[in-house]
Amino acid sequence: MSYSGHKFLIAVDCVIFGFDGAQLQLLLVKRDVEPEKGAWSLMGGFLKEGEDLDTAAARVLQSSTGLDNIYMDQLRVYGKNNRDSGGRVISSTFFALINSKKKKQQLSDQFEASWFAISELPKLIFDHTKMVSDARERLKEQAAIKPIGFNLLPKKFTLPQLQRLYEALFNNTFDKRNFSKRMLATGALYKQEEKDKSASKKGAYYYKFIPNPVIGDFKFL
Amino acid sequence: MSYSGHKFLIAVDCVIFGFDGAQLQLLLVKRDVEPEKGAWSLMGGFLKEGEDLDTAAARVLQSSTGLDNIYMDQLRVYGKNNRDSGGRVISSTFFALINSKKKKQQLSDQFEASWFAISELPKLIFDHTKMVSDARERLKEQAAIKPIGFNLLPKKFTLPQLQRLYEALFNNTFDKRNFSKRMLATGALYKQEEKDKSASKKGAYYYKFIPNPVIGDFKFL
DNA sequence: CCAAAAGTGTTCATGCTACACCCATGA
DNA sequence: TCATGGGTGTAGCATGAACACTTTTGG
Repeated sequence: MSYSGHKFLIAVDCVIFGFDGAQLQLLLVKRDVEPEKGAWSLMGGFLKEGEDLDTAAARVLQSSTGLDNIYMDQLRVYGKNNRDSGGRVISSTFFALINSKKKKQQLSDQFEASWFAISELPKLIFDHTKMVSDARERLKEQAAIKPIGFNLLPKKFTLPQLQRLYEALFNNTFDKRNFSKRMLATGALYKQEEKDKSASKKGAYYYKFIPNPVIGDFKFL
Repeated sequence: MSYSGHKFLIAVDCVIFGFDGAQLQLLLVKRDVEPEKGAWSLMGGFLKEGEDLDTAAARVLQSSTGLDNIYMDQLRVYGKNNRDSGGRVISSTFFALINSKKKKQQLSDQFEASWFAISELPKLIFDHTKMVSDARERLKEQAAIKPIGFNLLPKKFTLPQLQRLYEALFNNTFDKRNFSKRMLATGALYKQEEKDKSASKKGAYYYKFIPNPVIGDFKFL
């Protein structure tokens, strides 16, 4: 090591949004260390020697939830000197949106993690509430540009499902004709032959995301 | 301190874009430590004990350029294990866009910092080239939403100046009638009585940014 | 008086919003 | 057969793009 300087603990905190087909949710864990032991918090852990940041995020998520292979985006760093009352910690945050229905039992049983409706969050430790609202803003921004959901719905999903997700996210309702036009216009979805008959008699067509859609580059004027 | 874990050096690197009225530029410094001593790099420094991250960014900028009171946005964290060949360093990056004309002499003399045209950057150390291109993307995104330039042009500026900035940023040319309509439609500018006659006989009206404009919230459908 | 930059309006095309009816099926 | 959710088209409106001439004034 050729540098010198003060060194810091680096936390990796994950803001995991979930969607169960109806409601937008957030995954929280009961904190098991002092200070604030027993309070609700985002799942987090410390970066280890020799570990990449994004690897650490994946590890934290995996160890609290059993979830694997979830792509997380970086949110931002929270670096105020006094943000953690237990000592100086720089927190690097990541976020993702996943399907909260699939693994429900697994979570509650194996780990002390639970889903909360986004509108009824408990008090969180430190600046975690701010992290959540920042993450939610980012999610909305992303959703407005391209269809989100690569990790959040089953591999295949129906337009009504996708619409419910958007409505939960934006806390709003949309006209289904316009919604469908807009989603299909992105060119990022393709229709399957198969239908999902679990929610209606008629059945709704499944769609899949096109792996790497060419989204029209945003431009100015 | 109630936590235990491995600790890391945290670098704060600043991506400073400049605009001189014609060209988009980037501020670089000659690195004065090994490894890669003498190579061009973003200006950076290490986070100090007890220092806020954004305070550190401001300090780094101030000490390399004499520039003070520049608002910088956070870009992202670069945390790959092997990103810095001198040892494990997590880099937290910030970016800003400033007026590069005003302080030209000051820079080159007092500090080993110089402006480079964005299209003719030298090879940079480590992952700094990636940082620059990420920052440029973010700047474009921001510029597409609201008029940028709070720190980059003089407090007052003319529409033609603002347009040259956008043209440099997007590497494109725009119709001045549409440009002016669009900028004024944001409601973030207000016109001064005074004109700038330095660039033409007729003179162009000065504008100022409205401190905290209410930008229409983006919405989906 | 003329060169050089600044300012300004209209038309057209495109995309977004609002809105209502028929379809398919399991119970 | 009917209740439930799924699917589809159009007309009006707003926003963005293209485009050219007049104004001002220092030299």
